[in-house]
Amino acid sequence: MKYDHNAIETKWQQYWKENKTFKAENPGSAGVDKPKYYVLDMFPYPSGAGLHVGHPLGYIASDIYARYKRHQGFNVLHPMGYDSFGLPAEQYAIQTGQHPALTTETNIKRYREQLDKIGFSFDWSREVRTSNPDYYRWTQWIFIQLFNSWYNNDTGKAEDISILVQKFEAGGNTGINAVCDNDTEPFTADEWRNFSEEDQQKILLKYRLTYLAETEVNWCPALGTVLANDEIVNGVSERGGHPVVRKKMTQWSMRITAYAKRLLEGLDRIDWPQPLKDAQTNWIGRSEGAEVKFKVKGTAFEIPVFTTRPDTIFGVSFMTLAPEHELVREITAPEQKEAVEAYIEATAKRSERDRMADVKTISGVFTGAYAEHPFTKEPVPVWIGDYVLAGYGTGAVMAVPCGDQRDYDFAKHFDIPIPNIFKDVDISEAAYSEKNGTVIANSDFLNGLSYEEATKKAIEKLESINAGQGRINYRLRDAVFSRQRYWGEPFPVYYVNGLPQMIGVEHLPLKLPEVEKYLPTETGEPPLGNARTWAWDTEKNEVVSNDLIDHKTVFPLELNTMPGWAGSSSYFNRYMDAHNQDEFASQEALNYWKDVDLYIGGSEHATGHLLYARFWQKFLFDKGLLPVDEFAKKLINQGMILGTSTFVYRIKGSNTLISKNKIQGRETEPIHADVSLVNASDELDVEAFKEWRPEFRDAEFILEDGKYIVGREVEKMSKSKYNVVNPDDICEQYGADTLRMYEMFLGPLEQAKPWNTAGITGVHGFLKKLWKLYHSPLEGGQGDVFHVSDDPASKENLKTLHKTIKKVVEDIENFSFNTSVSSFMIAVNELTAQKCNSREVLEPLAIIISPYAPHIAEELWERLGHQGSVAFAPFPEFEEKYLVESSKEYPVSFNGKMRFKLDLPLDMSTEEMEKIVLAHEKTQEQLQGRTPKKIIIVPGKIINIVG
RNA sequence: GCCUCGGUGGCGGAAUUGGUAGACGCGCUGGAUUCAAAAUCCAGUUCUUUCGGGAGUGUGGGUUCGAUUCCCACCCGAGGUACCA
Repeated sequence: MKYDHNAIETKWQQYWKENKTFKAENPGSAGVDKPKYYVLDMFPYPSGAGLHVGHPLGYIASDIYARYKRHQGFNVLHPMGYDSFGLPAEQYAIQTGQHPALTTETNIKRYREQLDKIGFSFDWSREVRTSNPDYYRWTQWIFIQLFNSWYNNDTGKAEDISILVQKFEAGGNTGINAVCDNDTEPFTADEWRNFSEEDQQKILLKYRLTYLAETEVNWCPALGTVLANDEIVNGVSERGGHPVVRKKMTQWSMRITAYAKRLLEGLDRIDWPQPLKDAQTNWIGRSEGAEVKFKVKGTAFEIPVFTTRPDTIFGVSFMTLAPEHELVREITAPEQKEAVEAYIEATAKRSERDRMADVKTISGVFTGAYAEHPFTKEPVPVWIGDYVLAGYGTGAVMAVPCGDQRDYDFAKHFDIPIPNIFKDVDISEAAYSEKNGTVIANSDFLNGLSYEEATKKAIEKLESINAGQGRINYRLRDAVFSRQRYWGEPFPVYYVNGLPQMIGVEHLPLKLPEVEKYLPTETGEPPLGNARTWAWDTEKNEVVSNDLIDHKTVFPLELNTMPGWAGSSSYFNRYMDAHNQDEFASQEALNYWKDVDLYIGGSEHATGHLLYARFWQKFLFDKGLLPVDEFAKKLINQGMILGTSTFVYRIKGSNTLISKNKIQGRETEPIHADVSLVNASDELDVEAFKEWRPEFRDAEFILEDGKYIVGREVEKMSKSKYNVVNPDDICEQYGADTLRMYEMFLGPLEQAKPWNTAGITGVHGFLKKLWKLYHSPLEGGQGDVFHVSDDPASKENLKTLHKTIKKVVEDIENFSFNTSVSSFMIAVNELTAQKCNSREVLEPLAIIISPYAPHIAEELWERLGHQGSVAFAPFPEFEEKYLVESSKEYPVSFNGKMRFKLDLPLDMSTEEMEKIVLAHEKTQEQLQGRTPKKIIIVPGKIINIVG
């Protein structure tokens, strides 16, 4: 038979399913004596639009790697699941009333069908769905673990909250080096014991790793929800364009800041892309410097500031506070009160948009108050200005105009003196912020010192007079963990007197309640406020009707749900033991699989999922629940596949469409045309186009050479641009093996590259040629018959095979899949030319190609007479001996330019080579009588003649 | 502005530690087969040329016998981030 991709692919997909070929075994089962290898993809959100050809790119790459590792004898864990909580399903529910669970179920089904057609070697028996109660039970469980933990800076890890209570009982909180809220007051052991239960709980909340706090959030009244910064574009909501205001709300937060240092330090131990590590490093934003306390003259107040340049402390000529700073109202002089209040009000009114657009305007107001310089005791005027952010550092800066451009601009604008404390530096035009080579001057005890020396000495002095200390500051903020949404994990939390209580872990999962409306309630409560059965009975330990709430044994449940990243922060661990009903995962399974060896996914998750997941991993590691504190050893970001959009051009003000090369200066409007209406030579199928866009049925077409030529542009693949290509169609027409190889063939995995269906015929043709290597044509020309000989392979055959093995192994290990597809093509071209049909070559060839094109490889493997799947056949070993050559065709260069080639034995001496080369007629021709100055001969590489 | 990645034919892209630039594929041109088409096969395809050759990897310098590769300066594109003290 001819290469019938549809029949072959259906057959083997069915075979893999029935035989559970890719089921990974856990410890205790047969086959677990093999070394483990864990290959993971970032699991998808199942959107209603289904997959386009860009989505599976990373999955194909990881699948090739997973299959390769199986051939190498590893027990490979390669699971897949769905990040199935999320906004689109909820949005759809609001519009249609359809329960998000139903929409999600439908979408997942569609995803699964599409994924199955591509022939992935996923172990579907371990599938997880974040919206499934069996799964989110463990998300809730981790939340409870966080609630019951605090971070001990002395031991450098999270510990159980009961240890903290013991410490409070023994000696209050003053001797404890814990990560806690900034406003935590000191207390003694006696005081602790005398606090009411309620007060004790309030204090503990200041230490717990997940805690309730008043947070300033981006509140969107129209959507009834809080938005993340990236959901706001130009000051309005990305979706719908509704106004957004700053609002204080009580929200759950995650104390990720406790892990700032370790999240930074851990980056050195993992093989992740540098840009991704840089993004996390910047996000965490560590700065080293000092906290300096400035006394406010005539008051008892102190203003702490954070500075990275304590060496420039003698250059301070004013201070600036954020307008929102809590001391502003306290210290403002009566005569400045009006101006200050007006400024605060103006700042609060200014939208983020204004502030972003208007970075050049310098504004601020003098408070009338003076602080005291810690060393000189000179008065330092205190200003407020909106270039200082309340949320960073202490919300106040010591302004050193000679060393910081913003301070400089501010000082110039308001005529504040700019003392120069740098030796031999001109600051008449701009501030001087260079650290290297700087010598401090006009600075008392710091005179003559370098940046490093002065910084060290300034901190020492500040500490000695109790006016400050060295400090490390992070930009990273604690993560808000509450969302005013329906389609997310419910918090396992109920409230007694307004204080949160955890539901016992044995009663999990706390299932999402049914609601009639998915919108916020009329009183502005989150959607769960619509649920009528959403109260916790502490005696029956179950969810009961709200009517039964008596605040004695039945209490209201939390109305917020968890954010999108909750379910994805530890899913990779759950895969290790996905159906465990008693534990998150057994210690045995966790110790066997340990961590992800290869993780493939998009770079857009750099500071979201990938940072939070590392945080949870470290936390669970601290608690002794996981064996390693970094979950993924190696990570690769696959590049986006872009769409190639096609355009037709309408002459302005007419209904005439003009072919691209006839435009010539005419004013036209480009209109997107569907990519499927255009062939590989950019010719439009005019009739099909008219059919597709009836408004152009009567349009006139100006053709060139009888054809309409479209314009092309590379854009993101999207429905609205009519450039979406569906993998199902490709699988139907060319087959999954062709799709897999073509996606890899497009270019390097990490790079963005445009999709162009036209090019796929090359890869499809290659698979047909591969098939023909194993078959002979039938007499009469119809079809072909399997034909492989047992004759020994020729030297040439073996050379082709082994050079291909060598290249493909190198390529897979370097994740350079595009170049191995080329190597396969070269191999098949060569073997075809050699008329090779020897089993000795064709059998190993089927194995090395099987990670890329598994269906055809299985079929050929079976035809070669094997029982069972090719998936576990040992990968052929490369043998150097087949590649040894006795001569080399040397390129002969003149001054570095290759002019001709010369075949010489590899064992020839350089002297002899030189003689032959110089005697060569072409050499004489090139030299034209000149005498060469120098002859460079690199044996086995090149000959270069200089002169 | 800062950080990161990239710039090679008409197109996607190859090129070990510096050593034959343009592999492989698409497209294009010509040919074979065919009544014709599809499919398949063969040859050619960086530019330029007086057909000897000459030029050529974003631009300009540098190191080197030799640079797509290393160094310096700059230009352009993509992504991230931003009054961060």
